[in-house]
Amino acid sequence: MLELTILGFLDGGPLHGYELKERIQGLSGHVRPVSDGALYPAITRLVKNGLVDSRTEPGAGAAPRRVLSLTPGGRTALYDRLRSPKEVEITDGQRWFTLLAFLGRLPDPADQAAVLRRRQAFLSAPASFFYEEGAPVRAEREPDLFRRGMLRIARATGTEEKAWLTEALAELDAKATESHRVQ
Amino acid sequence: MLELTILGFLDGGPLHGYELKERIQGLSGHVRPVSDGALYPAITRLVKNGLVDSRTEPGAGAAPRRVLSLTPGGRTALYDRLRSPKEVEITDGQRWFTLLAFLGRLPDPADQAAVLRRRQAFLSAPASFFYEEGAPVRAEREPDLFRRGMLRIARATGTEEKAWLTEALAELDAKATESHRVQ
DNA sequence: GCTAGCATGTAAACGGTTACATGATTAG
DNA sequence: CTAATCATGTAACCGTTTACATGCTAGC
Repeated sequence: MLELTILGFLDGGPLHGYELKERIQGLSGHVRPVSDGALYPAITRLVKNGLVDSRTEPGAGAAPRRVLSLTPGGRTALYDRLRSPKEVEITDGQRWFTLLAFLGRLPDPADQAAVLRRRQAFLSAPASFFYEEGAPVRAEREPDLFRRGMLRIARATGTEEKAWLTEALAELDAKATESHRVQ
Repeated sequence: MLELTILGFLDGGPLHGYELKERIQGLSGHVRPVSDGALYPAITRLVKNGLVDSRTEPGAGAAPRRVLSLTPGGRTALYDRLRSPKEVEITDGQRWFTLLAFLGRLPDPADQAAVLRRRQAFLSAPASFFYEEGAPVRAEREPDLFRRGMLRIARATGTEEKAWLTEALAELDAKATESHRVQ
């Protein structure tokens, strides 16, 4: 996921490591802090695999910077990952949001819509925390105050996301139809 | 977090590994699957550290079971972890929900309320994904369809959770006052 | 003189994923 | 006979966290 985040931000233009760190912190730092010990090795990996290009430039009143940019291969890898997320990237809230943050980079609205539909399918399946005899526990029947809270919050989130997905898909389908007409 | 989950479920009574796996799957398996390669080593660690007791019993038409139960030290460790969560367990949605699922095990409502208040403080700080010039980006100003969705969903979740926290804290405070009066 | 911000990295330890491995019972 | 369910484990690999390490500039 960190690698996807790096590729996603670099698709917007070259950045050096420190800038990247600030962007990532802006995206998810208040929830889960970014550590240098994860970021710099991830960058090194991407450079080694040819997905990212690194040039050294004098730093702005500090150590020299590594200016990073996406290679063509890096862009392909980013788009491939966005088009074909693993199942856990659809279901896990944290990873799904990472995907969502960069889904706008995909050039084809039909690809974007396909990913949203996978999420929609996941959300429409009746799921919950806590099962009794195979069926999801209803919030009203849950005796524990805190678990009742979990169910209530999850329900509100699910409702809002489903509503948004419907609207977003309508928008994307209109866009896809339009570009199809032009061709 | 897996270890907390194990301790939390075992506080409800003895279970064997396979039962534990089903419980954990019920709690979060639809979002993030549980793997044997994580579960069994975690159990072994807890047994080795004296937090969990293990007895072998003949299996129900299968391999022999390891029936697991909390030791007094395990119960103390569970309560300590629930009373004093790390900051990331307050801020990270996934970990926070794990905490919330077992917060009801704490005997003292005042302790429970203190944890909820930490979450409340975190949620009341103005936070968002995407910052521009240090300030959170408003959903209306975000040009990206998908990021607008993220902001919208996050806002709905935050609103619901804040409302629930207020109600839950009122309930807990009433309970705490009551028990104080009895003494 | 000190702190904050800029800028990058390494190394050990930890925990999780994935794959492999085994083997019994029960229902179709 | 075959698949599903019950039941437990190991080993290689991978990425993250945490801690350590360095060094410059600007502002108080």
